[in-house]
Amino acid sequence: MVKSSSAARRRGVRADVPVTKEAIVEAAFRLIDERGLEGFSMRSLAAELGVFPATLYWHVGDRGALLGLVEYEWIKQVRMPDPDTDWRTWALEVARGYRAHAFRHPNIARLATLERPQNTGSLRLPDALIGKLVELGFDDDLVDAFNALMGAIRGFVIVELAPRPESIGPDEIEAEIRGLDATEYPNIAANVDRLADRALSLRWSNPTDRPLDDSFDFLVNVLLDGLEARRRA
Amino acid sequence: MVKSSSAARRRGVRADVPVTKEAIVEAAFRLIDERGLEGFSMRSLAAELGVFPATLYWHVGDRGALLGLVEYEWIKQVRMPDPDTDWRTWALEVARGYRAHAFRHPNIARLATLERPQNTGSLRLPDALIGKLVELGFDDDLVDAFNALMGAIRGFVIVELAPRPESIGPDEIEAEIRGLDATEYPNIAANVDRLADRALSLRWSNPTDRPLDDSFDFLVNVLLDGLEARRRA
DNA sequence: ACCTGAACACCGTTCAAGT
DNA sequence: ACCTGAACACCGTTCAAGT
Repeated sequence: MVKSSSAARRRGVRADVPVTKEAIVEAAFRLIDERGLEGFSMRSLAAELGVFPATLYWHVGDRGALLGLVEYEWIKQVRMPDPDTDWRTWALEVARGYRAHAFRHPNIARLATLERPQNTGSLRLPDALIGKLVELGFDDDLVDAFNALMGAIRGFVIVELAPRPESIGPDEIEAEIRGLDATEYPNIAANVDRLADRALSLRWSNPTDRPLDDSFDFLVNVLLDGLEARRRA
Repeated sequence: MVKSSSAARRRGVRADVPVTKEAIVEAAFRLIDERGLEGFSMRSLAAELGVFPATLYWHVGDRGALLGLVEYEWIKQVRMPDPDTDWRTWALEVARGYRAHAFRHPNIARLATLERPQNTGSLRLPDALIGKLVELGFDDDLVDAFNALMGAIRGFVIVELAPRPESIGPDEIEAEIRGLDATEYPNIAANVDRLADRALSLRWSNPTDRPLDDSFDFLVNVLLDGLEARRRA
């Protein structure tokens, strides 16, 4: 609130650095990326840009619209593999590429999966995948094949990226998991060494610190096997 | 703010209906279920119970802790199938049961998948599933099989339940999807009748109004086939 | 066209004070 | 032990008014 701060301009005077829609989206992207969606607010973003909150509303609309734009920015950055490679490696690369990009910006990826995209510009990946599935011979069950693949891949990634609860420390979670009652949870207890901090629901580290690469590849390969088998039949 | 309201009690006077931890969790569950997480606040919950906000903090801790309890309540309600049925039908029933319960309380299910559970009491399903996978013969790749199944099922459901953006109406989305540029999205355009309002990313209805039952069954069956095949090999 | 400044109606959380 | 009442530090959003 100091008069000399860049946020204190006179009425109607324009910002030294022009506040464009693009600049706002970029700054919002960076803020959410660094601090998470909880650490993001319209007011903090405005302060960051040296501008009053109302200015944001003029440029991008309300909070929901802005989050939609951030989401869109993220989806556009997902890399598509060479379309001329064979189906199997293409599909595996798409899946891995999607997940890799989610790990680059976990907070934004979570946001983007949770609400449906508000714009149809993010349909490059779906379109390409549908094309490949049609080539493979799917027709009546095209929707199911597409949904299974898309839902499993996007879903796995978002479940994998679910953050730890803030209220409890990792050590406490570890202690709880390692000390689980063997009569109540016999199978977990019997395989604790294999599962600890690796199996979903039994992790205590940050998801980005302990990526489940092998499990993801396992899932995708099982799905691709299954889809091919169903076409041969 | 009327004096005669049940919310206006004198200092230190107890509520006519005692405010227990259980009552708070139950009321929170109902509020989120009906109005969604966005329509829920500590203050509105307190008002609903005829009590001051600070009372909630005394009984259940902060907002995060309360959401954890609501989550836990939901997970406990997931029905487990008869453990003595054969592996294949057991697994299918678990998956369907999980999803069915998510559809009963979509707002809570979304909440429960987004953050990791804060309590280890919700491990009945994981434990049972691990037991079945061990029976099937998984050992070194037990984690991967478990994660693939769990991640795909929970993930599919949460992606399926992603709500429409509030800012845009269903009609507008439908129009946009049906009018997609055929040169930019040739494969979607060519199969629009099969995909419209059924394929992920191409829906405009509410998720609960257009459940993707077939796609979910397709996914689960492909996964179960794949797991069994990997064990025979 | 673009931005300010203030206002409105909310939040979550804490804490001394009451019974 | 349980709850009030008020306070603190925030929110998102709107809108008349300025340049």
